[in-house]
Amino acid sequence: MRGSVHSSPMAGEVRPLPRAFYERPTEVAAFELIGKILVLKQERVVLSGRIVETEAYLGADDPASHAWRGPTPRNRVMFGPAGFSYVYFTYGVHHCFNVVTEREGVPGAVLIRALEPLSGIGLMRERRGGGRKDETLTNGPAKLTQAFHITRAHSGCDLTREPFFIGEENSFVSRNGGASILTIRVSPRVGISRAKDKLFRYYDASSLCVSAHPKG
DNA sequence: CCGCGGATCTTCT
DNA sequence: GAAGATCCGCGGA
Repeated sequence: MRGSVHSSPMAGEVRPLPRAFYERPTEVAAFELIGKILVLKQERVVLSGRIVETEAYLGADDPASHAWRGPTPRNRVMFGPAGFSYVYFTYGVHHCFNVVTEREGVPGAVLIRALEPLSGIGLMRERRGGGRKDETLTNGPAKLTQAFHITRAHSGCDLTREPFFIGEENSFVSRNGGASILTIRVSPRVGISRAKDKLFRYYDASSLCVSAHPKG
């Protein structure tokens, strides 16, 4: 790892966020997830990355959301309790990973769009194809699922416990002497055809791992 | 740097 | 039957 990504704690120092963290308005959860750490422990390797970009997808009032027209076999987990994963397959090629929000019965999810790789980087590079820079391993919603091998088999997982969870750095471990500042910016969501005006995308303004901005 | 098209399959109309 | 919460490689400026 070079200076291109933050030095950071290993996954053993990361504790899962409680379910209450996700039982909030989806936009709030999306905002609050910036800077948290995604961890997936598999076959002797701990994959982890710092979340630097998210998008909120709501329910009946959000035509860009899978939950817009009500529950279907695919999206039903979005209507369930918060803190569970929702993974879907799209374009015949890609998987996208979300975290369910809101109380049970109210649909909502946060799309995890980009990470800064923290651990398991060698395995990520193998899976993404050699010769890539660290900052291009997980800087897109389908890139990070490829690096982590997240598929529909990972949909419906409880993300408040091992081995697949989102956590927070142990506060005893300080970054930059505890002086780091997080600036979160807001923008329209990427790659949608409806509700383009909603400012439901959140990202770390200083991260090199945010997915490519659309023109403008 | 920018724009374009192909890949490839699930889901819902 | 069409669109899709995407990515990559190619060709041109």
